[in-house]
Amino acid sequence: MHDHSVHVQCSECPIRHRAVCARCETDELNRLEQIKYYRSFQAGQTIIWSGDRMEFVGSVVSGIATLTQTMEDGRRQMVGLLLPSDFVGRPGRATAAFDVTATTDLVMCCFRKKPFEELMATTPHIAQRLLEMTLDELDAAREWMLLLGRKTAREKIASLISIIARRDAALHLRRAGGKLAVDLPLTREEMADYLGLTLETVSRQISALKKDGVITLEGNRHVQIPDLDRLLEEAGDDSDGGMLV
Amino acid sequence: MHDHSVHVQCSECPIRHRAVCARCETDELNRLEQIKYYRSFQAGQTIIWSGDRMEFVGSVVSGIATLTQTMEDGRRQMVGLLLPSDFVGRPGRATAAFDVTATTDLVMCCFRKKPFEELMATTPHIAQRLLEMTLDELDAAREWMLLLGRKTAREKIASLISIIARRDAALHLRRAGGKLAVDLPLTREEMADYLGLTLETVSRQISALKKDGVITLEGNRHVQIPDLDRLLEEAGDDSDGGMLV
DNA sequence: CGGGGGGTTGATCTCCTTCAATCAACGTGG
DNA sequence: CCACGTTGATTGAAGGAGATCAACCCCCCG
Repeated sequence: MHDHSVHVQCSECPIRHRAVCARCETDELNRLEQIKYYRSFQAGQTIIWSGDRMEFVGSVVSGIATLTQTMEDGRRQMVGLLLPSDFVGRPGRATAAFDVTATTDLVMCCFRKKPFEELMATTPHIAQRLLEMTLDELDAAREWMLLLGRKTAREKIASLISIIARRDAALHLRRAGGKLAVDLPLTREEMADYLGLTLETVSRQISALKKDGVITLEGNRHVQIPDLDRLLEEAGDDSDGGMLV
Repeated sequence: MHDHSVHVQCSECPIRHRAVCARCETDELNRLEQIKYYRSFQAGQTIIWSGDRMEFVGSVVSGIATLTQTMEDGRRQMVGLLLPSDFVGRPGRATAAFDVTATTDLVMCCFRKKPFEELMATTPHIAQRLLEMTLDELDAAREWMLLLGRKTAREKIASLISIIARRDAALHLRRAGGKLAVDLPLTREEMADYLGLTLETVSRQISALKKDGVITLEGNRHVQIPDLDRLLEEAGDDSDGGMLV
């Protein structure tokens, strides 16, 4: 099941300049290289169960994973969306606090937890980068709290689309003939879990945004955005597109 | 307005073992001592406005502050509750992302941002502790996302009370004659902003919990908890009280 | 005494959920 | 090649949890 055969050189790694290793010098990278290994996961496969002992930490190399929390009665809330270069796991904690699931086929660059922690203690560049990434995630989580607590269903959908647009614009500048477009990496149900809605409401609001010309659909997953400012307006965000544009 | 006259020795500081300086050795503490200064804020006073240049970072020494986000039309969401020992500000960012407001009279132990960042680069114990605290906050933010996205109004209130109980049990073990009790550090409106509700709903649900014997009130702010397990059940948390008890 | 901030309670409304039917795309086996 | 089941998505009808609008209370303070 695990695919340990492929072993890409760190210097060739597509997430080299964004992941937890981004700040590392060549010698630091060499030490990381020695303790790293790749693991592949199939779409739908659970990577880590909440409460389990964490054997490893690592970076998403390709594919998309989600971080979710579930109540006993089955109510679910997604609390993070992990794109390539995002870090999985928590140094210093023995057990996972959330479920981590691959929503697409996924490759992770893993480090066994113990050696990684030791390396972190002697390699400030790793700890520095991890701190920076964690602070970014904390800011993102807090923006999401505004969405969950105060936004309407329509605003939530518009926000989700614009955030996905922003995030994968940061990864690979992509436009379809001058027109901005994104592929939703989530099913309607997963979107609902992310947005604190039901899947029916998600479906209805997407239809409504389409009817109102804010977005156009091509299939269920591919969204075109004729007017980004309009979308951001619908999202209710005071801040303009920021790093996008 | 600022009260620079008091200058407590770090070694005497009440938050010495929980704040960002917790891991520091004596010599590291001395260097922090040199760049620190105290500032007092009155209840209701804004400490930092979202978007402002951050001149300083620091720790809450006493009192309570909130982190809030506001949309143009006035909808507000609290995204953090800062108790003594919590860290304010973000090294590496020039401007604040959220409003920080004192809800009670408050004292902060401040460090000018630049010197602190320099100190951080040479003092791994500070960066380590900050990383640890940030990871804790991220976990807390993600638990709050479950609350905001999926919990009912009643569950939200019960969760808030049990979280406050847990947090100030961690600070100072306090029980009123064997019976667990907490003082709510927030007005009904502030609770509403924290929970993603209206103040009317907060008031109604508190009354309901009181009527059902889950809590008893003494005045508006003082809550007694006759049966903690019952409260946690109402909160819908699968995890038991954890560090409390 | 008047006024204001904080809190409670009531009546009504509405946005979203819930329950349910329908549909399209896809794969599988007869 | 077509019936069948499955999975993801859309749409409709009904109901409910919480929002909104509004009245009123309590207590402190000038």
